[in-house]
Amino acid sequence: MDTDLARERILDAAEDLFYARGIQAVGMDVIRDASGVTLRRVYQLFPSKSDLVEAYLARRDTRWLQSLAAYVDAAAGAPAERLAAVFDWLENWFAQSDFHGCAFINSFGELGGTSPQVAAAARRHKDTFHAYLRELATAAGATADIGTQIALLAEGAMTTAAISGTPAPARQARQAAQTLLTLETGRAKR
Amino acid sequence: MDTDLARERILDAAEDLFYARGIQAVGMDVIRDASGVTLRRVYQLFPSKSDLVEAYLARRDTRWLQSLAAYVDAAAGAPAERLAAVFDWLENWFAQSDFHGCAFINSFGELGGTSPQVAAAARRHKDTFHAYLRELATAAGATADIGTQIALLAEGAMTTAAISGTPAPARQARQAAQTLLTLETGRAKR
DNA sequence: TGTGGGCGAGAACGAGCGTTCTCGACTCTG
DNA sequence: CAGAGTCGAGAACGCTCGTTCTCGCCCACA
Repeated sequence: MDTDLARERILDAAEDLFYARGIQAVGMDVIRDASGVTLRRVYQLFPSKSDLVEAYLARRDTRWLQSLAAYVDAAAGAPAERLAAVFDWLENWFAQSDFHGCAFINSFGELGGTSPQVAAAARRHKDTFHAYLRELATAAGATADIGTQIALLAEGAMTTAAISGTPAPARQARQAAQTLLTLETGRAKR
Repeated sequence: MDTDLARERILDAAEDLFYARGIQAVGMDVIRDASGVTLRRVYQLFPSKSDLVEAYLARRDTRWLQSLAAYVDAAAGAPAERLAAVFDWLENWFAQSDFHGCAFINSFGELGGTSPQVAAAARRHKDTFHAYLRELATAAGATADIGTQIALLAEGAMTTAAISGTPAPARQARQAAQTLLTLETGRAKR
């Protein structure tokens, strides 16, 4: 098997398992079984489990943000609608059967207290996400602070959807975000 | 040593340690050392670690909500100010040196995928908290939906404060909550 | 004073898991 | 064909940790 393919299969298995069960609950042997890659090669590609965890988080970070941005770019053009599209994307995500909350919030909750690398990965991911929302907000004519407030709504929707098990928080957050944005940009209330 | 005192010392140690480092990262021997209670008595009072985890979450649930309610009750009377006081309380919490996010969000992220008891405890806690915010919102003349939206802001502030390490999200969330509430109750924008 | 039961301190046990090693088979090269 | 390197499969190692056991001590009670 190709090295790149092995690497991909390991990361695929790691992502599925770490995300579904938590990082500490998944042993390297389970990743071997799920990926079909021998333990020896796993350790050649990722010298330790924490390297694998870092790679898992790094790949998920870029893919998650890219998927979101692609969805937003595909949404019809008005800046306010682009912001609303963020919450539509979140709702789709929340409704997926394997949705289990934000991988970074989960990882931070699990290992943030003991692993500086995991804590830093979560911080970077959230920084990027919040900066993206601030961009969308300012493009829609609002202040960056409104973007920050909308980011809080998005974060709250993620944790609430995860814990409650329903995608409804996405709609609530979307509506609140629209209210904040509409008010700020001075348009009439619906 | 008194049984009740031993129980309290164990729970005190468990809360400090589980909250700071995560549940799986803290062994029973560490709880023995921190509490000064012998392993034998720990297991007499809590037959397994998961029993201790459940007791930890249960006690933290009631204490957290009681502390919040007491602060809100002490705040000056107008209903809208009571809601704002929630975010003042959050800001105080976030600024504490041992703040490490919401224990229930953290526990859910760590064990929600493998422990139905932990997942249920998180769900109950968040249900209660959100119901409380809906009460405060309706008492302030807004709809229950506004209360739900404000709950999302509070949740988002908790995770963002934890990951970013600053208490600033409390103020942002407070301002957004005020905006939502003010708009809804028809008062003039500041 | 003898005795039995409970307690503290710490060892011990057994399972899980991260990581490495062994062994046999296959491949590539001279 | 010979030999050396590489790889897959799985065992093995060492550590951690949840849980239980042992042993010596103390105290209540006859």
